[in-house]
Amino acid sequence: MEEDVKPTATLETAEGRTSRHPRRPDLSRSRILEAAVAEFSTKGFAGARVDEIAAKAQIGKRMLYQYFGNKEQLFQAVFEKVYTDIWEAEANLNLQNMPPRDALVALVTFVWRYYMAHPEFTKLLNEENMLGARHFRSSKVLREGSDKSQFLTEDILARGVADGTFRPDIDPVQLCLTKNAICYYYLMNHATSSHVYQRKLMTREALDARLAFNIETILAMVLARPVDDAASPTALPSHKDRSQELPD
Amino acid sequence: MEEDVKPTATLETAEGRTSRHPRRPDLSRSRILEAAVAEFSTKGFAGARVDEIAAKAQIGKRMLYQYFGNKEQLFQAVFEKVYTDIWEAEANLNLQNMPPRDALVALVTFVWRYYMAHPEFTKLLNEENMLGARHFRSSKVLREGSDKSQFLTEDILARGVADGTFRPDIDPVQLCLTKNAICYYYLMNHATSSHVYQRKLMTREALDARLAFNIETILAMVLARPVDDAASPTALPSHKDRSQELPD
DNA sequence: CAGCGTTGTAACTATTCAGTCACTTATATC
DNA sequence: GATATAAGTGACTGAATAGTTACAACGCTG
Repeated sequence: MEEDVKPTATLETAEGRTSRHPRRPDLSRSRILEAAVAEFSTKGFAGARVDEIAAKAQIGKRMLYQYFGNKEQLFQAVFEKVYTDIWEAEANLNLQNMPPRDALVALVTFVWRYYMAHPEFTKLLNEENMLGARHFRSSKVLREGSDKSQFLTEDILARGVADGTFRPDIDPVQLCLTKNAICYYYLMNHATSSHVYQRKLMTREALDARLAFNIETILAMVLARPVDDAASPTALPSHKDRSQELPD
Repeated sequence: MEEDVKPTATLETAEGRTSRHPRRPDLSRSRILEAAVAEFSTKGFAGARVDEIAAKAQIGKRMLYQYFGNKEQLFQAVFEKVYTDIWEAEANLNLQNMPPRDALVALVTFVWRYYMAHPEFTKLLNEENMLGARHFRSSKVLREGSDKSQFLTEDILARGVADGTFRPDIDPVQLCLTKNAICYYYLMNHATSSHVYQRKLMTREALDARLAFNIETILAMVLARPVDDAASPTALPSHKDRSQELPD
């Protein structure tokens, strides 16, 4: 990336014809994408600047439009990339061979570490939701490919129920959402939370403690317990109809 | 807010000199704030348009700048408002007189319902974190006033431990974060989640089911259990140093 | 009612930004 | 090597948009 590629080349060509424009279509494309991931994830869709992306990618804006059409489609490509990336990583986990409890712990640990290592994923997921998931909806790749974690979780739960480790009445989707939630919220909102709770939340120790707490939380929810009606839904307080409908 | 305040008043005054400008500084100010909450929460800081806010507030842009200085300070005022609002609501809960378990359930229920009824709060909290909490930091009101939920939770936990209902080793801050997380994530990210899990997440039934699940999750974590080492941290798989430091 | 600070309006400015154009250069194929 | 096509560039454009200015009207205080 740092060879002396002269911008418009041959201006000062001492020798005859300089190889002014080393054509690297694929490289250019991936550089644009990489720059766009950084820009969109730090500044959001509206805050992101196309010129910034082009500059970071060290290409002309023109090529960006050639490859991706416009800002909207570029965002879609970016979102597709980060989502398929995490799906791929997830697919390589191989939890089928582990005992259900270990598998569940490994899954939570994976999500935690992935979100930590890839803040751009959570930021972009967030942004996409602010935009009403319109890119998700219009993306063939995302609509057809699908998150395996629901099925991974289903499988783990089923095995755990079969061998008596887990409660039989856990909804895998709810569990997935909770698992993601407790990792995501902490990492996304640590800036305000660290002020509110007046505690450093991003030190090594704090991060380790959070992972441990998250694992405990998930396990506490699914582990079979001696007849304990403690958490039965019937114990809910009146939740009357204050809920308002939001479009789904 | 909804009395018949004529926007620019007496426009249709049949008689000579119209009383063009009914002065209502306080009303104007609150109308601007209200409009700004809506605009910032739906479009984010970068996506929000000052002219839109002025239009929604039925006011000239001039007054907006007079009252709030600039877009940045307006956002700060907005964020201060929604945050102090939820603190106030929280303070009125009166959980001190309830048995610890009921109090905890009531607290989770409150957060869930508040987030449901005030999507602008979660959206703005989110935006503020994307902006690195810079408005939080520079806000005297927010730095001095503080979230009671940590102390509420501390009190509830202490009482529960005392009467044997709860485990003695729960960190109230972690519990608060988890409580907020499981409510927040579901409501913020339902747009993509409903596609990923191919399930309607915002129907009355789904919302009720989620609240029930969230209550169960929190209770499962804190309720005292017969000697069960199930969730002990020692059971963690090696979590080696793959974690990378992020600034706090 | 005179004077004055505050509340308001409308038009304006300077900038920023997504997207385009005219044109050049490299590379693949014949 | 000729030719076509793809890769690339810098300057440009038109539309938004944050923030300002000149000016008018209100209504309070003396």
